[in-house]
Amino acid sequence: MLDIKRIRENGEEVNELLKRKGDYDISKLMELDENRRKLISEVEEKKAEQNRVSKLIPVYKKEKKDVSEILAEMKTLSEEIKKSDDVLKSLEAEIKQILLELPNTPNPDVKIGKDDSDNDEIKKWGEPRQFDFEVKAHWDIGTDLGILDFERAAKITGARFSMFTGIGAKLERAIINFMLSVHTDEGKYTEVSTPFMVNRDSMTGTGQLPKFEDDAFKVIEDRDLFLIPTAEVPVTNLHRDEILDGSELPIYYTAYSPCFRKEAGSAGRDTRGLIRNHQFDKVEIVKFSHPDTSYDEHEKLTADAEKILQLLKLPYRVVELCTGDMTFSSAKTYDIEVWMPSYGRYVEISSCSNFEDYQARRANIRFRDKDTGKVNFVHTLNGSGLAVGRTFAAILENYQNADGSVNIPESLVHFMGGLEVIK
RNA sequence: GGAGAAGUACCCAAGUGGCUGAAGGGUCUGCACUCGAAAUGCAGUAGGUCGGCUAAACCGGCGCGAGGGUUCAAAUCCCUCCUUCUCCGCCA
Repeated sequence: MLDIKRIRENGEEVNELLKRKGDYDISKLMELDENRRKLISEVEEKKAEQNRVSKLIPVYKKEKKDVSEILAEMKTLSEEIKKSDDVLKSLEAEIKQILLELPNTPNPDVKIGKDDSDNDEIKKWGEPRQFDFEVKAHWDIGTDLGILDFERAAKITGARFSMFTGIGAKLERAIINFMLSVHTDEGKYTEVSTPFMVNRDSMTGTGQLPKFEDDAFKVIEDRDLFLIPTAEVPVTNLHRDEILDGSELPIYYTAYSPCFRKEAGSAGRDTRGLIRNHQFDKVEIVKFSHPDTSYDEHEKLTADAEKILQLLKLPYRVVELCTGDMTFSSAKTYDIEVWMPSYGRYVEISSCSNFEDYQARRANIRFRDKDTGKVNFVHTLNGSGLAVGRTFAAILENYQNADGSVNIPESLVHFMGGLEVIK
């Protein structure tokens, strides 16, 4: 959520920044805000009067004075207050609604662009391997090895679901354990295991609601709960409505979770394999940072995600997203893309964002500054560290052999109980 | 699922309609006493948020789990919801 004061004072600037993300307009908002403040002054004056007189009434009563006239006046005043309060409330609801549907402003330094074709590659790591045989796609490799079973997943549930069997299931678990253990090494990130269903407030806190309700699986029946689209939601909301001790910042969390997404609007894209499913596993890394250091933290967080790929020796590149390709809540985003031989290109495997105070305002996550004693919003950041299904796919494809077998990356062998090849 | 009980500030806790921004403890901080500490005494320890163009000061509104309602006036009465606890049932 954007700061209404910032909009009030720097409307032009905010408007211009929002235009970089899409077609947004704040003129209506500014008008409503103006009306709101006018009304507040009026109502509060009346309330002050009411409070003043209310203190006198018991005194007069004790003095046996006749208060019936005052009571009648107060009744009128009370009715006026109630009426104005109702108007104020609906005005504030309207303002809130608009604010919730406005995206974050991009960091002014982020490149202005329309879509992913305008993104800049800022880093490349590793060399895509040259194959002297025809590469297979991961869904063929996995199916042939008997470690992936898409047909049965479709039978059990439906399209865009996957199933890992035997060594495949073990490899998935090994990937998760490997990632968590790297992130929690030396207590760097604190591991949390959260609920996988969250309430409406949590989904609103991180920015999925109200605008993107169609993308989320809702748990129907009598409960207003949603299956999490990412662990970002429960983990960021961990500190919702809290005032953190400034000396504890930055706070680092990592969490494994399954993720559930409707993938509305992506019909026909990535229909095969592990790339785009309704349910996938992910290890997420989340930070709560002091505003002054959030951009340093962003670089470090991205590096932490990259480290996983480096340890797995998977070639990747880092892309800085342009304003038009960034998500709703983000101020700046790096995507990490892993080399996927069957695609012949890099495929997103992690998205690392600095949300500045946008989510913190929505979720009301604050800290007390140890120097000034003042309360202020934290900055929140998160990134995939990494998407497990896509990592699984990347391993199969990059580590495949001519005979259809797959080598286990060195750093995973330990987590596979010493297994070096899947065949 | 059934039956009860409770939610007041950092913690414990008093408070059934009006000078209650909320008794009393504890905690912590400062000061005094002390060579120092303990003990003791004194003082402070709601914060947050919204508005008054901005900031400090100041003024005002809101605030006793959340949201409604009754009333001139609500922590206090009524309703709905949430959470926690106890007992029963069920269950990994």
